[in-house]
Amino acid sequence: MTVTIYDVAREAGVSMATVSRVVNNNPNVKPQTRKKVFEAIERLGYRPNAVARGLASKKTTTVGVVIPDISNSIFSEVARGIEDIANMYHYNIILCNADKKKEKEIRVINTLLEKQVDGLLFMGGTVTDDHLQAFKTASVPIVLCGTTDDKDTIPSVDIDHESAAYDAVKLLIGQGHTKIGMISGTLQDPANGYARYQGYKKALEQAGIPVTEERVRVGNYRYESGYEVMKYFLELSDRPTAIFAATDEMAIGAIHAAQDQGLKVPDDLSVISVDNIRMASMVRPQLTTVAQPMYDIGAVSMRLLTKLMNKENVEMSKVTLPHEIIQRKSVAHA
Amino acid sequence: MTVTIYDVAREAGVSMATVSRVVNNNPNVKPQTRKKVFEAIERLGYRPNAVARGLASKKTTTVGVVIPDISNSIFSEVARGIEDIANMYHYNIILCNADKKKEKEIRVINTLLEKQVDGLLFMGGTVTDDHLQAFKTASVPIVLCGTTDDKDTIPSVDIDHESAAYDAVKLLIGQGHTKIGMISGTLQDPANGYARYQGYKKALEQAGIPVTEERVRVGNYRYESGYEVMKYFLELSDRPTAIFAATDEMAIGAIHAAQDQGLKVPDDLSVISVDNIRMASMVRPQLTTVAQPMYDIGAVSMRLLTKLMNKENVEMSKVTLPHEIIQRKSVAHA
DNA sequence: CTGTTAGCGCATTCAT
DNA sequence: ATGAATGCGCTAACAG
Repeated sequence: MTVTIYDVAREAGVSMATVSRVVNNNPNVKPQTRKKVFEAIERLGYRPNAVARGLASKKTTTVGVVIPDISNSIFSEVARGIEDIANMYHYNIILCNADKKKEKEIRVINTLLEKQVDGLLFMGGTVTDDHLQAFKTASVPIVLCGTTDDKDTIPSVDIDHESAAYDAVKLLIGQGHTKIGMISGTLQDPANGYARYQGYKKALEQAGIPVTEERVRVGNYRYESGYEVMKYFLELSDRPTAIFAATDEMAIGAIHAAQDQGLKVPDDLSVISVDNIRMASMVRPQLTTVAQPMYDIGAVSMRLLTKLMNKENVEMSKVTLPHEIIQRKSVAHA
Repeated sequence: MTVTIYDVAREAGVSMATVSRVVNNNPNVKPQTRKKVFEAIERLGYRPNAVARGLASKKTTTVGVVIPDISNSIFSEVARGIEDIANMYHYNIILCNADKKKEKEIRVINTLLEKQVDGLLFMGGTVTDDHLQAFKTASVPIVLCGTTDDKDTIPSVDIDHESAAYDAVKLLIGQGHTKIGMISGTLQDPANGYARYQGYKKALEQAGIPVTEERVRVGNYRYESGYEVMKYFLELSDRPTAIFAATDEMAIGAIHAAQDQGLKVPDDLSVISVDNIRMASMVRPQLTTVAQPMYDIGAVSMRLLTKLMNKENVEMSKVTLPHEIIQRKSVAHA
């Protein structure tokens, strides 16, 4: 039925070892023999069985990546970076969606490990002790992608979320705003949530502006929640003149909520956020935001993983990529 | 180093066959023995090796999916549907990006087959003879997802693109528009390109409206090209009062081009398209569009694939999912 | 219900 | 430069 290395060997009149050699590009094969083998392969339509090869060599040339939400444009941008580099180093990707559920994250980590991936890329939210526990049982390298663990025990690549948020709010303050509302992510999320809130807080405190409870509201990162939270802000007696949103999506939601109430952005309300998803430049007014190098986060983390898998020793196992303010049209003077 | 089924067998005082049975949930094991084995597994931290299992059983419980562009929101929506159902049937996904390059598509199909996937989902643009050729060498089922081959020889799930386009243009005509421009995709692309153009043409012809060359322009599906093409339309002496765009992204680009020239949408210009990506309801005015059930396309095709892999016989191997007009705010009377 | 025995298709020593 | 032999970790008859 299926044609194996044995069949090829017989067809070419050589041993299976020789066939294995030519398939694996081993130089110790006479060119003529190599030719014979290739012809036999062609004739028989032989296709190497990567599973058998994986069992024998203990390498699968595939890496697992766990992704919190494949339909979120941030992650799919990052995934592109991962894919490109993986492809460059001839790795394939087993992509597992984890629905942002911790339990499912742990589960897929384990099935990925069962599949004998050569390495693991983890793009999750929080890295808990349970995660660390699961990682510890792995005999292959792991790198965190767009997140970090508190203790910095696992290699990772990410931006400095607090600093990014700080820069965003700082820009608002520089424009004379003092009544600055924040649409935050959940504070349980260390990266996009808590860290970005910390950056907001730090910028205000440093400018001597009090951080008040009524000016901070938690959303769920999505457009709709940005819209809802903005409606709340609009009803405040002393409403903010500027908004810092933890994500672009929420910022866009906020802009539309304001516009739907007849406000002009940025004239009546300034809005800034963090991410720079593609949509940020596809809305009117175009969104001013702090760009996160999503493609690079994916690419760099995959590159780091290839080094680790290759047992090269890496100097920096925790890399922080730079962010950058993209000034567009959603921020104006107070 | 690695603990195998053998070690567990020894530790539990049973044979490896028994261990295999409990791991595979074979009912023919005395509860007590089962318990002993589980304890041994726990104690040793045994983790089954899916590669070895794959070699022995000739099943890998993974399916390959080739995707033209992972960063395109349409495909990532579809991927979500695929993932959900795959997960439900305990399959993992090897996701391969093909950069919309035919050559690379063929290449990844082959490596996926080498990896012994149990089935293949192909989300590509055109299905050429070379594709068919590659598919033919596969001994596992394949289904096309969001595309079709001309000869209907491969199982597929998709919408009727021509009909969707027809309905969109029909709506414009129903609103009294006669000067209707089209921002098309490349006519080489049978689904999103040619078929949608055919629908446009058919609707116009049926209404007795001539199809003119200057009212049809080709874009590349993206926002920017919609923007550019719209600028062209705006400069026409007898400019269209309505636009049918082959994709939402191009439609949004068109809307912004019009707005940037001071036109009001939909008062001065109506715009409709096909897709219904998330962004369609996140722009102002919200986009009227023909919804393509992206999640379902993914889910149904994966479900179909599971049936095929399971050798159930399926009645309809070519399924056409319904589309639906979503009336929002970008279309008005002529 | 449990154990024995063969492979699955290939990489990899070790000889030659 | 090539071949013979061994085993990777597991499933799947088959036997008992």
